[in-house]
Amino acid sequence: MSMDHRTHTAGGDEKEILTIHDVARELGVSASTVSRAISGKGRIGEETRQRVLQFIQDSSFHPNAAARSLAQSRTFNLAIIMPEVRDLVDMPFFHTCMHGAEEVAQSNDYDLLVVTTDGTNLRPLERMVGNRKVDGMILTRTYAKDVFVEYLKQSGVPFVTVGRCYDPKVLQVDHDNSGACKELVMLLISKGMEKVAYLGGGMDQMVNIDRFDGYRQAYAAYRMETEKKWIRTDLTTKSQIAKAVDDLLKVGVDCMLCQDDYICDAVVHELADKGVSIPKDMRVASCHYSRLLDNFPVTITSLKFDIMDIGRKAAQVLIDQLAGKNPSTLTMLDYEISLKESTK
Amino acid sequence: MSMDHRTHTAGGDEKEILTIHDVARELGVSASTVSRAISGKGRIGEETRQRVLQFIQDSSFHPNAAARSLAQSRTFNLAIIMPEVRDLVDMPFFHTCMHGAEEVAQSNDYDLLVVTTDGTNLRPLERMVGNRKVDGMILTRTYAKDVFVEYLKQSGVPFVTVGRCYDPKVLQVDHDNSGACKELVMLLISKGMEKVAYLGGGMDQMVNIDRFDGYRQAYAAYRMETEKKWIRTDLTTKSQIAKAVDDLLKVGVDCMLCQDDYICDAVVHELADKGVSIPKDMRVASCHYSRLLDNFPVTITSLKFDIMDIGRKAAQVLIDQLAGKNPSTLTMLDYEISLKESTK
DNA sequence: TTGTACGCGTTATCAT
DNA sequence: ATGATAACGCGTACAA
Repeated sequence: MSMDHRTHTAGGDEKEILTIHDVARELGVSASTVSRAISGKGRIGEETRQRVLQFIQDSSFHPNAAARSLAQSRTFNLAIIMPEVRDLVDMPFFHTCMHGAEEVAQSNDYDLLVVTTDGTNLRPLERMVGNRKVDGMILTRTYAKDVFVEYLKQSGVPFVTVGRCYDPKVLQVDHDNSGACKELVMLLISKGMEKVAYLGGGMDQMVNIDRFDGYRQAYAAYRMETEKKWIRTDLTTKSQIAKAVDDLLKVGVDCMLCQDDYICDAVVHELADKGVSIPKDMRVASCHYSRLLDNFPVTITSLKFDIMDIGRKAAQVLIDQLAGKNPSTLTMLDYEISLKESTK
Repeated sequence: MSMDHRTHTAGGDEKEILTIHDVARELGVSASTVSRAISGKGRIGEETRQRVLQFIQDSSFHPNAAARSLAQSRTFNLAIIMPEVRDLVDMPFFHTCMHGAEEVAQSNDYDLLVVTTDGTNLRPLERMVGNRKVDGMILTRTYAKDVFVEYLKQSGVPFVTVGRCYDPKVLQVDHDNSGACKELVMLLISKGMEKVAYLGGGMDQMVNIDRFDGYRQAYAAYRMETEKKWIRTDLTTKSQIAKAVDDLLKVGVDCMLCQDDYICDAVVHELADKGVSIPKDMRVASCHYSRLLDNFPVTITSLKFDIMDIGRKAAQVLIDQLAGKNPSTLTMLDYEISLKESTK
């Protein structure tokens, strides 16, 4: 063997770094043969193919990702775009989603890059796209008016959104938030809770728009009317939620439907503070289950979505797209209604 | 302009992709001049330098990461190795850490790859290292006997551990877990809680070893003895913890010190189930704060660590290392003792 | 100060 | 079926 092999930086007994040329020379074949054996592309004799593969197995050869990337104009990297961590509360969703995506990425020989952004700053994305560091992107949250979607569309990078998106051409993976909420509310109504209050916030996000839509659809299905005073879609802070709960108690409703686990958490705490017993004095349900809801003395009725799975599906759809298959543009995932004490 | 520019895959009005040659031709200079202007390396006239930079600003030119990577043998990628998500409970630590790392990475023009592994499988790492997809790695959890550390050492890839490590040559960033626990326990003892029970598990992890060590040191500092029956370091499941709590109630201790928020959560619930009032009938403290602890009727005394910061520091140390600066091999971060009702 | 020419390690195209 | 050779786009000695 030649002695001019580069070794890795730090001290240690690391193995030398081989190239396909090294392998080729060692085997008395040409570099292109080695390349073919590895990629499986192009004609190659079964015998030599096995010989090369065997040698590679035993040796410390790994193809150089950068070189491969340069030659093929592919990076084998995907990026996942995460919202900035305002509060730890809604981290679970995005992180679970991320792990799902990573799992599928790995098993398809892709690596996953994380990018965090607030809702407005495009810089990090522009850099990635510009430098061509990734083959495709996963957007984990969508807005009614979404600058990221707009940017990604015009940039030409393949991408998929977790969450619905108005443009039917965009690859989308989502739970049936609207359908799930509709079914939940219809169930509540059918159990005698005719006045279901809706506590929400952030109606700029698609997921919230869908959930609220489901709520209204449920009433429409029963040919019943919702009342304005039951509906609060402007809640962001804990104190706002607390105040809304107080207001609704005076208004007199049968059940408080919370847009997500965060709101539900605040609602349950406020009710406890007021000495209002669940479900005796007030019913409660959440449009999104998380572990937060397990910490109450009373179990909470909620919608359950398989979050890991949505991450997996998103990555899979994207990878299919990159592979030239034409995945269906909208992948709708199932939900589960978990009926508990809080709506007894 | 020539017409043979490649454009991105999908349909859209994306800008054409330029190379330094395009830029060079456009400006009537050579490619190397452009390269120099960008990198800042090598002599170049201030005037032409500005001219090139200006043009690049206005144009849609971005250097091709793969080509740069191939030429320089650098990827400008870091990887962060996350434990597999067994349960959502200890996700917050690693994810917050990840965001901290990502923040620093971004601001240094690095991108961050995520890799999830169970404690044993080296494959994903081997692929990354082999393919040279990253310049360095962040290991977010350390074990007393750590196969990952061993592998990374012998592989020669620069890396930093979040959590302590026995090898003094390894770059490490950690909170002073031992010191923090020691101070906390000394405080508890000084407040009259002479019999502090220790509830822990997973003594294979460094962080837990350190915490337990702090506990013992506190007693040593007071020249007092701990009793075997106060100490439970074999707890993993909820039911084991519940049983340990029951046992300890019979033994009669003054305070239950929980190794982490997960254990603390289980302990508080078990005490509530048993009708044991905190702090009247039993005191409780946790060696690690998380939002979990906010969900109890009683506020919990705990140690607080700035987790985002440990992620930032880890990335910074690694980047410094890659830049050839010699960062101190052990970076110790501060802690905070949060005294609450549970140890009144 | 600037340009030329070659190398980085792989894939793809053409011969053989 | 296999081998030589030219890209891929950037960095960098070396020459001018």
